[in-house]
Amino acid sequence: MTTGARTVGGDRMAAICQGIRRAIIEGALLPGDRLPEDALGESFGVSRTIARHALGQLAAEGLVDLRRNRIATVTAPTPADARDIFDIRVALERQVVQHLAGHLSADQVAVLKDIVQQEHDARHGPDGASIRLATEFHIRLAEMTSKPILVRYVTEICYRAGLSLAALARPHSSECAISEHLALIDLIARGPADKAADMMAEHLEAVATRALLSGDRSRSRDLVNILQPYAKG
Amino acid sequence: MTTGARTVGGDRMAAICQGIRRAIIEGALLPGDRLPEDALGESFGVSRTIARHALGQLAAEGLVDLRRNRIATVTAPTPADARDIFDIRVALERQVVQHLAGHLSADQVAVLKDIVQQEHDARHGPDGASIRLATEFHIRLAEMTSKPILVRYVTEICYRAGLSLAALARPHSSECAISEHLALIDLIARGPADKAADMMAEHLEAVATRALLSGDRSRSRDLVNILQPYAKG
DNA sequence: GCGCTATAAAGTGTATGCACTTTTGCCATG
DNA sequence: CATGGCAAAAGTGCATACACTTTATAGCGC
Repeated sequence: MTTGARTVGGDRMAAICQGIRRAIIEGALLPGDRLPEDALGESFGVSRTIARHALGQLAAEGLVDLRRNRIATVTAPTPADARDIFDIRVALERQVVQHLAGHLSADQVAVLKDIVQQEHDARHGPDGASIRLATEFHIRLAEMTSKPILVRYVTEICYRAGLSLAALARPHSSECAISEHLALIDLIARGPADKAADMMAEHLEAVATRALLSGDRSRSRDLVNILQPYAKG
Repeated sequence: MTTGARTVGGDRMAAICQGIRRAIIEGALLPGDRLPEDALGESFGVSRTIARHALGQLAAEGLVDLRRNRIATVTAPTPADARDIFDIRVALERQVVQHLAGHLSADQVAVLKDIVQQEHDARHGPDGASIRLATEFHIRLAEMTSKPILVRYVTEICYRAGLSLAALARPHSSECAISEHLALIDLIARGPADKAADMMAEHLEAVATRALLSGDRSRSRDLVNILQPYAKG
């Protein structure tokens, strides 16, 4: 009983997973950060057994790196990984939009617009909140298909994309996403399915490009490149 | 040291997962079959801890159903699940083909043709072997992209598709797949990427349709229907 | 003979303990 | 002062133990 994360009746392991997932996409946990089982268990008020199991799940989702006899770490996606993740994400979210186009209820539109409103309110706040809300927008959209398997894959790939952004993107790159989300809602609600799917693809490409194109913070991990300018003297 | 599954240096948990995955796509394990932790651990020569962890992984992959305080069971996909799984599979394997078209080496073509040859040899053997080999064909193809994240998702969705087939398909529905695989190799090696991707989509659609359209073995779990012919006397 | 309940058996949820591995930090040595 | 190696500390890998939950069984009343 160290922290307030007591979800007593519920599943403690799921709580750990969700906590870490959230910390990751908000950028509170960065690639390479260590996740020792003891520390994890202690901060969530459970034994190492549960923490270990949770790490296994997160590793299966690609958010955590697990190597034998080594401390678990937050996965460090390469730019190539990020590219592949966004390609897959485009393919999956095209399907979401295809299934949804023309079938959004007024309630659903309201739910989506509410999230965008939150994004708007948070646009000058901490960087992590923006990424989290943008992610939530896409996940809620997927949930509206009522296709649990599709939801599962979209959710997973969204978290991986969020990690890639937190890891590789330059800060404040998510500004225009808000208006794009609004336009998406409109086109999904009214427009033809193919047009809407195309717009989703363009939106995701734009996010990936804005964030990953030139910012490329990953070089800062590469000692050779970092020190190259200094090696001449 | 009860069985021969000793993979000593390696990861015992991965061995359990792989064993169960294979048993599932070969149809040795059917949807609803129970997987108690003790029995599992005993048959693989490990403690319940490891077996439990393995079940967690398989649940994350959607092959196993895990409910609190209940014995784990092999997932029973509904026809709707199967439909969604194949939709996702089409989207992912299109990407595989897109990336691969025109870039297959002679060695890679040989590897693929060898698998098809094995499929040919096994076409009158046990039903499970055919599904396993067909699955292997698609997974190897994905591996040739050298995109680990794409490989991971394709592999997972292929296993889920295999489970759906074993669960829902009528027997001996995989005959034509062999010639289609050969044609696929050819078109991926030489043809334009879009054409090849379309062919992959058609191939997968055909597999799904042949297997799932009318066979619908799920009714056979329905006692009323099973016993109807016998209820008249 | 049939259904209901009490009780035992089987199974899961979780913590803890111990062996083994990796990491860390310190000290001796060149 | 830098460097190599060794010992303690930290951490993982795994099995076992025990409490609690579900499921199966057998006995009892009707």
